[in-house]
Amino acid sequence: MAERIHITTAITYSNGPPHVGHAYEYLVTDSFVRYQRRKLGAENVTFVTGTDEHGQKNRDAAAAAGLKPKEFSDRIAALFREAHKGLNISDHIFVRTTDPVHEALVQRMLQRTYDCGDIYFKDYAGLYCVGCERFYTEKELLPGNICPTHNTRVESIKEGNYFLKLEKFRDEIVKNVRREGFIRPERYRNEALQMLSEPLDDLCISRPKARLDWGVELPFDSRYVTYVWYDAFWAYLSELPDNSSEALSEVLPVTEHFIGKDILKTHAVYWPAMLLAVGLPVYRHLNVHGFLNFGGARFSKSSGNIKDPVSFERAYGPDVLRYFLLREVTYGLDGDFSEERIVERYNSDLANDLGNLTSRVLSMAARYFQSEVTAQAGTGNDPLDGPLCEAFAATASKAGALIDDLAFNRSLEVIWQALDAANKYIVATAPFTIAKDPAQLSRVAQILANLIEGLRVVADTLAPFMPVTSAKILDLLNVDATLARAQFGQGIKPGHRVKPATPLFPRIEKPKA
RNA sequence: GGCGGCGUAGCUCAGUUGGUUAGAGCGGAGGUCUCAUAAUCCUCAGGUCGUAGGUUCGAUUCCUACCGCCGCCA
Repeated sequence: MAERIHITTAITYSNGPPHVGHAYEYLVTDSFVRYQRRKLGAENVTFVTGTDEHGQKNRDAAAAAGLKPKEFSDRIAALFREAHKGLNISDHIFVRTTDPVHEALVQRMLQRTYDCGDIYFKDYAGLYCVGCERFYTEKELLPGNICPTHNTRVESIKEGNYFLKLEKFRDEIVKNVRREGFIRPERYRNEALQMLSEPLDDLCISRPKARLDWGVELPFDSRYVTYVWYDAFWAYLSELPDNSSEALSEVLPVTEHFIGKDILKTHAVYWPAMLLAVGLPVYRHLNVHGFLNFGGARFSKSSGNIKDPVSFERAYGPDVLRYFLLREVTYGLDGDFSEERIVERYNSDLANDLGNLTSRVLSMAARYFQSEVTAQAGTGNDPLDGPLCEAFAATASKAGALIDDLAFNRSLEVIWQALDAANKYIVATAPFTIAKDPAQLSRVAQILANLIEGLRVVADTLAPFMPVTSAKILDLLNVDATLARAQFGQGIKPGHRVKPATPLFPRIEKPKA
């Protein structure tokens, strides 16, 4: 049976348009998805992303916009769909928590948990912050019962609510968190374990409709809707082609969640508890990324440094933002984002290394051989040929293993080492010099065959990171999808014709405003 | 306040299960080639590896304290 994998981004709880921070998560995850599709076959990979549309904040944002909640979330969802398209996010299931299929699964799981006796009712009196949608204890608040996050006065509320038992699942949750590689990178595992070293308060999973009616109704008490978090987690699974419990039992052990570090606790503690409560297995990996800063400062609306990520695609061309974020940011750590750095990366890596290498190789092929490949790659006996061919031959597997380990930046580094080797090889073999001697043309042919075949392998390996660029280079090489995937030396054969060079990444002279 | 992480060349970061001259990329300086997008290629950074102690034959790498930044929790 073929190995399969299920991959998700966090679903977005957003009352505004997507920004670069969202884009980072989408682009990282999508590159991982694209890699897995190539490795396992597209039919063995499912990819879910979407929007989290219930809850008080969404309802309030809708009210502020003068819209009904559903109309408002339709608009937000459309914005995100548009952003996915603009960012070239590959095929995915776009979940909305207001979709009937999703709501049905949430209700099924609530009912099952209730039937198992893991949800109970109790009266609760406490201080509630509307913005946070949660209760606070007095010592958590600032003097005067002010919410530390929103700087507003919390409300004193007394109401009955439903709770999910958590302590019952503690041992099982801890066992999971301890599991090697469950949380990646490892730094976040320690944080999660620390969270688990303290008593777990049972999770309140309901909101009375009297206070908030924008949510999924509890199947066992129509006076309540479920809390947004309980609702949202199931979005990872609800719109899969088959969301039966049997199917979910198969999917969860191969499920990879990609999230930001801010929602570590909910995913490391609550979500596993929810799954265990309904007798489902815990998912396989929690992949946690850091935040993007802007010139050293946090992205924030007030500082006005929020950028529309799609505008970068338009300004710099496809794949550039994606390349930059994956190459420059170490997965799991915070990264710094600035246009100055993008331009630096663009010029040095994309224009000078990748783009220029493609140009010079194709130009020589055109000039000396009318773009025909006339030798078999990998068969040269010059001492310079061996190392180059070995470098190209090893690139794909090395780069791939690093993607499996979420080391996207190092994976790209490996690919660029191959480009580097190619540029050095050209200088060392100097085909442009020996081409002046007709007697040495066959050697020139050999050199170019090696380079063209190497370029093919690099372009193919680059596909998850730079899908558009990869396709462009493969097109210049006149290679179809099947030929593109061949191992080094098995691809382009003598007699093959490539196309004339066109600049892939024209240099940018000045940073754009 | 508790716990954890980080602090390495101008910038972004690797790295060291303790051991000869601490690495890469970018930026900057000089040089080279001419196939190429004034690109490539070669050479050049003398950085107290946050500070102060300790362990050790020997610490950037282990321990302690402290300083700074950050995260989580309270």
